[in-house]
Amino acid sequence: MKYDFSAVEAKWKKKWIDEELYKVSNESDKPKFYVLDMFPYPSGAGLHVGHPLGYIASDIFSRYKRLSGYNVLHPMGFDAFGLPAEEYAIATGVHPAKSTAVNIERYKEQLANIGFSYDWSREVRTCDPAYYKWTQWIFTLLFEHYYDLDENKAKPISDLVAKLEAGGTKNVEAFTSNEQSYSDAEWKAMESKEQFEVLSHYRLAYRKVGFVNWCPGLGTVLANDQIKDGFSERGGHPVERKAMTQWYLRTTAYAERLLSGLENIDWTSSLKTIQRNWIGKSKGAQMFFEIEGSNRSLEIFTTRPDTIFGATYMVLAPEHPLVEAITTADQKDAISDYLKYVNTRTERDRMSDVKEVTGAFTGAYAVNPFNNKRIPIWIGEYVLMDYGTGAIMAVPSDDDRDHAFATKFDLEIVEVVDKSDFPGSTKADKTGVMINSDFLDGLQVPEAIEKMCQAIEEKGIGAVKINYKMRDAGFSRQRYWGEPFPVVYKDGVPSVQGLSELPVELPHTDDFKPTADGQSPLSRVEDWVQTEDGIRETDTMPAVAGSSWYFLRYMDPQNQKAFASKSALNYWKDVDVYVGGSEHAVAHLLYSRFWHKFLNDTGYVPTQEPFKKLINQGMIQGVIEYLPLIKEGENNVFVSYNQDDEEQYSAMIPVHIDFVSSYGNPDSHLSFEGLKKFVEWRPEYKQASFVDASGHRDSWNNISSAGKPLEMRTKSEVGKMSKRYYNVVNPDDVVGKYGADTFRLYEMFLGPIEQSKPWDTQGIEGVNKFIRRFWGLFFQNEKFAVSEAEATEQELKSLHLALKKVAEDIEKFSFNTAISAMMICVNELKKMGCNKRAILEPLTVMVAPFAPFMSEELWSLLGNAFSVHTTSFPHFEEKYLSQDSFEYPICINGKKRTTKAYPATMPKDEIEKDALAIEEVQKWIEGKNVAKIIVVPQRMVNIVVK
RNA sequence: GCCGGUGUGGUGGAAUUGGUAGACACGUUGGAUUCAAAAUCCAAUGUCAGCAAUGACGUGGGGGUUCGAGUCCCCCCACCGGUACCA
Repeated sequence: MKYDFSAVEAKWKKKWIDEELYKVSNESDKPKFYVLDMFPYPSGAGLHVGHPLGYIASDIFSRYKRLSGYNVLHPMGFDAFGLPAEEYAIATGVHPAKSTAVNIERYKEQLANIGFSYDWSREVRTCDPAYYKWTQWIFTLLFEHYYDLDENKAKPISDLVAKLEAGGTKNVEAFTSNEQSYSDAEWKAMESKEQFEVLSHYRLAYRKVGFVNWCPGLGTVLANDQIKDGFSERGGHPVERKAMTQWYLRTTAYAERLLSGLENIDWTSSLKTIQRNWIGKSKGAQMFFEIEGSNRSLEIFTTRPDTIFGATYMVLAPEHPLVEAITTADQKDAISDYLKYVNTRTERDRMSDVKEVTGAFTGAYAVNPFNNKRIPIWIGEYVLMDYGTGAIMAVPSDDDRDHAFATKFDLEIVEVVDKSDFPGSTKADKTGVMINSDFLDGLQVPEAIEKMCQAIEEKGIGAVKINYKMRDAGFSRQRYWGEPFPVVYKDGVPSVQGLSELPVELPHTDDFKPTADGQSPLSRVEDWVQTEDGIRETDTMPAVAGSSWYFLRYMDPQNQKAFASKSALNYWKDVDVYVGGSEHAVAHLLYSRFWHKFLNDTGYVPTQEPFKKLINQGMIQGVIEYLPLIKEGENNVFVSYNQDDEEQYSAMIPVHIDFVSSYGNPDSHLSFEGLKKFVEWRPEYKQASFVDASGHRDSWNNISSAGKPLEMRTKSEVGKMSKRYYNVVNPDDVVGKYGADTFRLYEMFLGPIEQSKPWDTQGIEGVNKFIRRFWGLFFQNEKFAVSEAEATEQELKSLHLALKKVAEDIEKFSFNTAISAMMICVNELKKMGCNKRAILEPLTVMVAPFAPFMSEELWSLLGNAFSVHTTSFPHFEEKYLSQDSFEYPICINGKKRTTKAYPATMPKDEIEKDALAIEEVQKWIEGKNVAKIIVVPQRMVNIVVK
């Protein structure tokens, strides 16, 4: 009997829902296990075949864990706030709430078709007021806390106020951007507004003016990772720098803990490296240089204090506050010209030509504290205001950028490190021997750094300091479709709203266009903005807000009194396995860790890290097919693709992959039929001419009326699967053609889960055949026929070999090899003609995580109670695997020449003796000395001859 | 530039972590079944030489360690990803 997948899938899909098969309880005697997928943004394009890759892997894993006796939490939800829905709204007038809801329904339908075991009763949507109530609440919590350096954790701001009242800033060891100190009396004498300003320097959520990535095209501020080469990732609009007052989260307070926490979690080393680089810890010296003829001093940060005797000039960032004060009269014009130039430069310009060296001399001099030499002070774009102190001592002999600058402006270069003992080392390497450096001469660089740091501290001109690249996270967006801030301003002073006033619901409006001055569209909703207590904040939170804690809400999604109950949090604790793409390596994964550590500090979550183990699935890419176009004045001429002619093409027009024959292959082309579809799809090309592969040229009118067979070659490229390339493959289509189980198996069989690869269906027949063969084991002459006879040793060995391998491989997330083991087993059983229950029943459970529909059907045909997914994964037993003999490869000098079977228990020396006697071996060792014989039990025999 | 990763048949990919390279699939070729096709089944399939037995070569390239290297070490090349004036 043929496996009728559509009937079987429809039947069980319904039954699973009716019986709430995948519903998970927070109360269980079983140990907990939490398997999480990165929740998707529900885009209008729907799911393509790339999205489910990770979901299938985590689903197999969850099902396996369930069968292995765990209470498994495996939820799904939607990251539903964000820019695309808002842009869509601006373009079409459809409200984001509406389009988002429609998209989510579509996603859920597509997901259901693939047979995932999500507990949908726990679904979360970040745009749901019942959800973002708690996003807002956590924000208020951040606002009400500061970071205490004595206890190394977040503490209530009221504690800080008490300390200030008791002893002023002397009393306070806190992470802060506050540079002033106050006595308790001074503190008490301040106006409340002034006090508020002071506290802002401590709060973990605070407002400050900052340069932000402003995108006029989208009317919003963008995060660094939403920008590519100076243009917005969405829409490709230019991005510039703009000063705005915004909300920030003081993530820098947690820099060290975010760094050290990486050591205790099971993530890939590449991902940890990305986060480490992002945090960017560097150790160095912070030191002060006196400025000649001024009572102000210049503060710099350097990781190479040892090279101070080679510091022949200083550079300030153009925005540095000292620039105006120290510029001399003669240099005023030069400096103001340069500043004008800098102001015309957008972020994009700065990024695109980093090779170009620019700068100007202030006319001022600093003094080297160790030899009292005068050091000219310059300003230059290459020094950034927001890293370190915005000022450097430049050592052209030992830094490439300084060297380029010195060369261009003809500044002095003094060699201070002799690298002759370290050939091939670069300027950046901390190697060499100090020269021309007074008391450091003759020291190796690392020793010199050490000694100089001491000297700096002894002299009282600076201190050893740790610097981080990481900045506080900008937390405001000037757009509509996001969480409103629970903030009201009175006389310009913000205060947060209490839990009883939450959620602050996003008001309805149909006018979500950006405003000209950059304010959020919410500012137009006047009766919402005005409240009895003051004016509301009209910015909204960024998408990372809702995604920073969603995994906690799954634990207790309906709770109205807390984001999750204590008992739920203590039971589920953290995510055991998190599966998702590496595109979230920084933003989402870093902010989640930050929120989690904060919630741990404040006693709301029991763990330090949210995600114990992380699996990065690769991307399934698309194949993009292009047809070359040559413009002849107004006329369009399409030509058959030829790599050698590439330079002559005016444009490459993406062609819908459905029209292309053998797409993704070197011989991809449009046949006459394909070309017909192409022209019907893009009627503007009806007037075009076509030159086919043989060089024959004709107009479309002639070609179509003659119905001539022709071949237009297309260019295949691997790239994103995207609407814009007309190469999106919908999982529904694949599921419709082959069934969900085949689709699941196929995506897993494609290769290692973490690898990226283009989608192609070449191999899908193979796994489909496996499904049909598996099914076929249970049938004879079109009838379900399973024997109750006892299994043979051979059959048991085959089964248990597979059980062992499949269990091991699932634990390793190596699903392609698990499937191969299942295939081998089924092929063997088929050969043996095995249809015994004793074998097929455990086999059915084994494939259940991979092929949930077919296994459920077979399970019920076997006469078992619902459901196969609630039974136990069969244990393999070693006793069935034992071998009484092993086929040894016999090698001469490491090359296999023959093989021979020996009993597994045969001692080494007997094998040696016997192996030498083999005729085939004799042939090779004849006339030579046998120097050595190596026998590795159950592995191989190697005979060394000379 | 720096950091991370990858490189194995015509293709996707295996390889017990130093021990029979190419499992499992796809594709291709030949055969069986069929009126025919689909489906199914059987066989062959790394390259070169040879009718064959067989032999040589073979995991991006070059060197090394080892009885033995896809796996470890050194140098180089190519591709992919991240990041970038970070002092």
